[in-house]
Amino acid sequence: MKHSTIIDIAKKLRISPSTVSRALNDHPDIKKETKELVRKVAQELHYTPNPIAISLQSNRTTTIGVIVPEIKHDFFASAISGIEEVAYQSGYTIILCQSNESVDREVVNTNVLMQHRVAGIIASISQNTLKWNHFQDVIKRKIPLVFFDRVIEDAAVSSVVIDDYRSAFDAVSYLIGKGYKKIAHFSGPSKLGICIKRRDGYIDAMKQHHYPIPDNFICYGGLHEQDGYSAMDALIQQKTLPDAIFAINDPVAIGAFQRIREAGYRIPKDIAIMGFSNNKITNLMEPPLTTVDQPSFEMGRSAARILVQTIEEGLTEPCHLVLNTKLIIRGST
Amino acid sequence: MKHSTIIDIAKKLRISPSTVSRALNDHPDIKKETKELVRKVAQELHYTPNPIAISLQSNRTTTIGVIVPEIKHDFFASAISGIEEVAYQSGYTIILCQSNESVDREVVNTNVLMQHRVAGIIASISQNTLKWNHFQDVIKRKIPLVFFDRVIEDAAVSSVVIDDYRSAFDAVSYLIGKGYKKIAHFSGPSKLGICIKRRDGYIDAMKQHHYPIPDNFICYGGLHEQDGYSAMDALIQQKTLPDAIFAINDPVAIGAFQRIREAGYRIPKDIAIMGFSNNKITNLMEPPLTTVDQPSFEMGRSAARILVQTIEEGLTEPCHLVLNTKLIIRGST
DNA sequence: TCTTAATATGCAAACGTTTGCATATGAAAC
DNA sequence: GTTTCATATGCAAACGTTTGCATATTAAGA
Repeated sequence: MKHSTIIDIAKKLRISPSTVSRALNDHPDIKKETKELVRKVAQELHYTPNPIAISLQSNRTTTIGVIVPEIKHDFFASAISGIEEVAYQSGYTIILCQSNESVDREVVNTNVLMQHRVAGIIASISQNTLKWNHFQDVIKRKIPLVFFDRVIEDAAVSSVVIDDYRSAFDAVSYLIGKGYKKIAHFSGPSKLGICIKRRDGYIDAMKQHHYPIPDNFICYGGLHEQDGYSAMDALIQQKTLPDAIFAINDPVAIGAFQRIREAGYRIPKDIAIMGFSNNKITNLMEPPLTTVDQPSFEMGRSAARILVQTIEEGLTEPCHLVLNTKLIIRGST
Repeated sequence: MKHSTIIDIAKKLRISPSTVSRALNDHPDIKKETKELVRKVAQELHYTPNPIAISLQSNRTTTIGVIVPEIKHDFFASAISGIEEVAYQSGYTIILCQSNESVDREVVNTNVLMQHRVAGIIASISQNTLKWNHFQDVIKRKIPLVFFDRVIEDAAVSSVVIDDYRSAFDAVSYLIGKGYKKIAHFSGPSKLGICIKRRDGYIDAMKQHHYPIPDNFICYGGLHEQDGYSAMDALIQQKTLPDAIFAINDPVAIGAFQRIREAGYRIPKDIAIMGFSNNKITNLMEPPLTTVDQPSFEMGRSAARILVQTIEEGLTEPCHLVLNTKLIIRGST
């Protein structure tokens, strides 16, 4: 069962491949009857165009490259799902890569995608991405690029993000409004843009109310459960207990949550805790976790939409989209 | 910044493209010095081979197609991650599709993947896949295929699964050993293989102990939280309370869990509950959910390994891999 | 010195499309 | 009966590789 080609159709009809090609593409030069004939035979032979040949000839593909730090992460899984959704509807196909939070791998990924002549790339950078020559190569090659969530600020590239600063500011303000005063912040990698912004939001909210922030109340670390766990552990060791914790994301909040539990403190009575992202899981904890809802699926869809538009209509100006977050108040605060 | 080609190198060195091609592929006919020269210039020009041209010429790609029902689902996200891992290491690229549990979309997906001349396909079927002509097309085309988790039993195709029957049997036996007698089972779609097997494991474990299974103790439904919720709701309405529930998977267990809570029953005292898959979330519930650990990441890796092997070494016999599950006993039972 | 063989390279076709240009056909205009 | 134009089709090159075969060069054998 070989794939049949335009040439097979041509032979069968004793016409030339170019006529077949034009007929299938509904070229005005071709007579109606010929078109119908060609279409009929194409059906009979189960002809489907070979996208590879088309790509070679046209030097473009209908493939979108996607790079995320970690596929398993709830947020990214959901965003990818959104990307796939739009890609599917628009006739694109997605090639998925994960950087595993490694810049080196991210570099390989961008190269692979460029080699594959993807029509565009959607990316969320690794937490270790400080240099970004690899993305500059992408830009130089004029391959449409859209960042989402974790973006490179200095690059003139379309992006889909949330307002990390404001979301954090609002979240912390809510805590303050609830009466908490000694609020600690478990941040992530100190160089990662979203972490910097959320931290600044936290700081400014505290400052606005003239609440002091002791040195050890801002803890930098990773983005996983274990990081929250050990940050909390350190605070407990130091015996400087906050009355609330604002964590960079849900996993970190969950790690802290567990350590708090282990130490026998009550949530939220002794220590309140707040996450970020609204991972599915947070609603099922006991008490359920207060968090900030981040529209992951929608971010994926928007990023894909912007990319497709850039590819097809050649948008020249980068487009920046900021989606709304929503404070989800639950039992943990 | 155009990509440079083999011809650019040829021109620069005033030799023929074929020589360049052979030099880069380390063909024995080519003199050592020539090879070195070619490699040097290739470096200078940042040459990378165009995979599209290679594909067209060789009629094969280094792309693996992946079809899953839902990317967001914890289990699949993790499996995809495993697939990506192996693919990356083996120099393959993955095209990701989701069927959204729709057969029609699954058909489109397989067609798209075949058109793209993928080197092989890894799939987990949708819950509505009863006919499978689309996969037969794949087989006819001699495109290597590996199913994982949700497989088509009758197809002579490699697969990576767990022993659903035994896992369920053991799980229910454990419940029985704990003293539970009126155990209900929340199953999934009644035609889905994994559901049938888990159900049969449940039935046989009950039978072994001569425990009756009232009609309404096996509830068929979907695979999501809401399905568990409504199944539990129905039982509560009927006032025929089981003393334990064995759910087809974690989300269903979680749904039931919530309904139980809402009804004011205590877990596990009034009703015990057990899930399946060991989603990350289950460990954080209160009480944490007893479940069956399913090695999702490893299943992805194994599936990818088998596929790559089939592609590269042309395995002819389908290979069936059954990975071990592990009962994770926690507070909910 | 001439043949033979080994070594290194080039030529050209092939993969499946698209597309600019040439051309064949027929009809309308003069 | 030419010329002119529109219509419909075909030819061939191009996209970037790979590869069978031909060929040029050199070395070895007689």
